[in-house]
Amino acid sequence: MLSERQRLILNAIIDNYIHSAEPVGSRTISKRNDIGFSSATIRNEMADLEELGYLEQPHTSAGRVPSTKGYRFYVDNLIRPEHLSEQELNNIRNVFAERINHIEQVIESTASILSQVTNYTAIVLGPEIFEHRLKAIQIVPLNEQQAVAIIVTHTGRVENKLLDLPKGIHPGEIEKLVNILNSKLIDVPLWQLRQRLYQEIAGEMRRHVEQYEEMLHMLERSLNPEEGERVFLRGATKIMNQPEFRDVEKVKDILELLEQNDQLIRLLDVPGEGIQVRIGQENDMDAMKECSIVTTSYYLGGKPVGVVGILGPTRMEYGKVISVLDYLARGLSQMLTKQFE
Amino acid sequence: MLSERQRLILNAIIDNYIHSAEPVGSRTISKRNDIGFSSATIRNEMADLEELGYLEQPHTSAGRVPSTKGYRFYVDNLIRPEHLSEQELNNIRNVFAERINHIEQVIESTASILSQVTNYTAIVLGPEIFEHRLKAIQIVPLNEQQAVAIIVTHTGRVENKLLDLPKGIHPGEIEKLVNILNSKLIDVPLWQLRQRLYQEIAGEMRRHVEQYEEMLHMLERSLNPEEGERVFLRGATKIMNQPEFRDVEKVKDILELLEQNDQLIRLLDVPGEGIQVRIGQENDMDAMKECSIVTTSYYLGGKPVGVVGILGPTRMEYGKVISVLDYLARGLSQMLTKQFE
DNA sequence: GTTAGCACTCCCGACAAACGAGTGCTAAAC
DNA sequence: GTTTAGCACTCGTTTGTCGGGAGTGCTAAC
Repeated sequence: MLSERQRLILNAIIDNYIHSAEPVGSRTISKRNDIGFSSATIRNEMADLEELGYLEQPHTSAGRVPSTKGYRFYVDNLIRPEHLSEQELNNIRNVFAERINHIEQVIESTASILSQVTNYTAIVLGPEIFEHRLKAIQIVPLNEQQAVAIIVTHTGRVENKLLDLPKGIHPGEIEKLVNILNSKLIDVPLWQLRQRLYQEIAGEMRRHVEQYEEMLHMLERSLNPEEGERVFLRGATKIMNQPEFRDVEKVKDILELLEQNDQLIRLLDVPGEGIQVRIGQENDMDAMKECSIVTTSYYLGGKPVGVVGILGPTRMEYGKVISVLDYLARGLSQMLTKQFE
Repeated sequence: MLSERQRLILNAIIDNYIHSAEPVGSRTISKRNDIGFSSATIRNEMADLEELGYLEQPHTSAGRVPSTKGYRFYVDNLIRPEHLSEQELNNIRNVFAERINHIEQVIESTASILSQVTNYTAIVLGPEIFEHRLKAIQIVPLNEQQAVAIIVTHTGRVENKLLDLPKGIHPGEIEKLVNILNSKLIDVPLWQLRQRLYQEIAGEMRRHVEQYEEMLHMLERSLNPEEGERVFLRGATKIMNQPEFRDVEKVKDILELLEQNDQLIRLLDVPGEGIQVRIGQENDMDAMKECSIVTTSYYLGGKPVGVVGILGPTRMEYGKVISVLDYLARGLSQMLTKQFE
């Protein structure tokens, strides 16, 4: 257990390091006006904190740098959320006030504003649609062989897929099929669609639709749970502003990872409620060993539907990031829920 | 006008520099077995070529490096297209052989394969849709205030937009409207839609639809020419493999530019038919002064609908890139045309 | 016209010295 | 017992010097 003074000093060191990016020496700390001890005292405490694993020394005659354990303690026990400037609050609120044509636009703006306000990289996982309910389904033939299947959800999201039509199918048959689907499947959550297809639609189809086997098969393909969630990445290059990433090799590893959608999704796939912080080596990806990731979920009608996250160096302004993320996720949840519930 | 020998030497120097990334000395050239002159002779020719502006010298006792003018001459007069390996041809062909659900998927794969085969950054401007013809239009009400308008083109592309419904509109009215639209606008190219709306639809609507003014206004908004073309970027980080971009500052400028869609579009906005090459300082953007961009258009039924491009260092393997790009753009055009004409 | 030879330029890496930020320890002060 | 002043020591960084080497331009001979 750390003494009050140790906490104070640890806090001072990390604060300092976060803003300077340089190892912090005892003198620097003793000169701070919230600290009333000489550098020698600080030195002793620092040696203790190092022994306990909260600090590290790059080399003998250098100052101290927080370890992962040190940051962890800082995040869990020392920081208090920073309050945002009126300017920043306004910028964020504006995102939700804008007129929207697509949900995606809001999510995209969210990512942009996050990156802009924090000066770190923002990653947003677009709203999960499994829970969305079917509002309408349409099949539009393009020619003899192909058609587009279109699904509209109650949130106004539109998914579409190209289909191969069974040979020699009559347009009237497609119309019949669409009618059956619309009468049976409205308000069904997307994840149930395939199941319902067999339970309820198959029988109906056999009775009324020609070539029902081929049509069924075609439908099955098109109702696949939507592959690939949408991921929005903004400000990926912000990491290069950080002095510890002046090295192309390091930056390359990170940016290469950010280029891959599946890796981004993995990055945001964090269990737990509320704000989650993963610091440095707590990440299992090698490229992320010197980065921290702060995430939280956003909700639609009480259910988590997506994740917003900030990626930055371990030496991140945690207080600020947590405040921004929290405020924004709440706003987003509220907006979505108001709009679509 | 360059002598035959000067061309030979210039070609040798650029070839060498492209592969070594180091200033090329006279000895290196004289040792090549397609060159039968001593290093002293080469030195004389090099001095001449420098005076003519085709070469540059980083400092007195260094070898020579091609200037923008040098590369330009090389691209225009010296290279012959490189033929691709069977492996590479196969990789490219596979993209077009895959089953497709959306055009976008093909475009995306195109970008991926381009970047993969060339080891440079690939940028693809997704197919322009103004020329696409309307296949169907739908309006799906979500609740009392909102609806989604959906437009399907003859190429199977689906666009959608959220609409605010006029207050107290009756669902039947919307249906009437959709019927009018579908009967009048099928097979009209997208860019004509707004114009037709006023010429033909407005009158019809006034006769049959209540609250026609509000509805007209709403429609007008939704038929806006689709803002924001789709841009696909792949392998942006490849630039960091180049020895001349070991410097974070340089890379940052480039990657920041690549993060902005409008800049990407500007980058590919090159007049002219066939393969176009812009070398180093020929680019008007500062961040691109040390890069080259090779572009070409792809076609649907004889009309250019999009652009594919490769971005790399000025020291780029032009021969190879041009071959790949040409082969791929032809394949893409052929595939699109076969599929949708 | 071509080439061997040579003096010259300039970058680069190695090595040494000076510097300074910061430490750990000791002993005195509180 | 805790705090602090003082001091020797460590080690990375900066600066300067020096030799080696790659490459050039020029001259004179072939």
